[in-house]
Amino acid sequence: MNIERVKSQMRKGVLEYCILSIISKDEVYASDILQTLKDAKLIVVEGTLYPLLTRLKNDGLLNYRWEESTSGPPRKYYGLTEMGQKFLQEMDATWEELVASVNQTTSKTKK
Amino acid sequence: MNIERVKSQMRKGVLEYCILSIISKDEVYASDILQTLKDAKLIVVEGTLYPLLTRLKNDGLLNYRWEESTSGPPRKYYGLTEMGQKFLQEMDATWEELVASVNQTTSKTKK
DNA sequence: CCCAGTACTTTGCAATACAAGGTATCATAA
DNA sequence: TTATGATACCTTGTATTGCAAAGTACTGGG
Repeated sequence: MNIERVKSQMRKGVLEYCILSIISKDEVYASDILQTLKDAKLIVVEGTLYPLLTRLKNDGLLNYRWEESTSGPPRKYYGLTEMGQKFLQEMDATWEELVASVNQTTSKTKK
Repeated sequence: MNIERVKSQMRKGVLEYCILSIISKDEVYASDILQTLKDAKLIVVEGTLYPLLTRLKNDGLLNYRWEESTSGPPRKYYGLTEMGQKFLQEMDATWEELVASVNQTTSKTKK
């Protein structure tokens, strides 16, 4: 048992939420998302992100378009579908609830 | 894909943290923990909690003592070990970091 | 004696983050 | 033309772990 495992574990639960949120702000491709997550200290590797994007797309929350690049192979630029936007709103609420629950549970006051 | 799955997923990451925190406040047995979590709207079932307690105990974060009950079988009352207390402090910091990361990532400001 | 209530445990399954390796495209330079 | 490096996307195998469901065991009342 180490603290890194815990961090990774906590990260898991909010990954989809963060990724949908990032995509909601701007059309982005995978490397953009990785960079944004990294900036926020939410380390994620390619092997995690790609399957997740595919899953979200298959669930109808995302769509994408190919775009040529001047410096390499073409990129998939992702955007939120209407369903994805609705889902993101629900996730906002879910996250707020979770924060409230954790704060209540871990408050330093002895019950 | 439904929102319930997302809630469950988010819950996972903080379960151990919440449970350690609950135990840090008072010696409790499994049903106490379940009730506290339920009060905080963090629904957890027995099949989740018991293996988790066993794992935390095997990792040296918890210990327990048996106590007779007047209304059923004896109960395991859990308490934090010294290592468990240290670990809880680290988890406090980890949780704070995660909240900061998520807030940064999901802030409504277009980057 | 059985039954209901309480408490702890175990088994099998499904979801999924990650490590590691693979395939494909493009620009540059020998 | 061929080799190299950078970029981008994809796949496979593994380990973890929450959960549903079923099981075991102790207690007291009818």
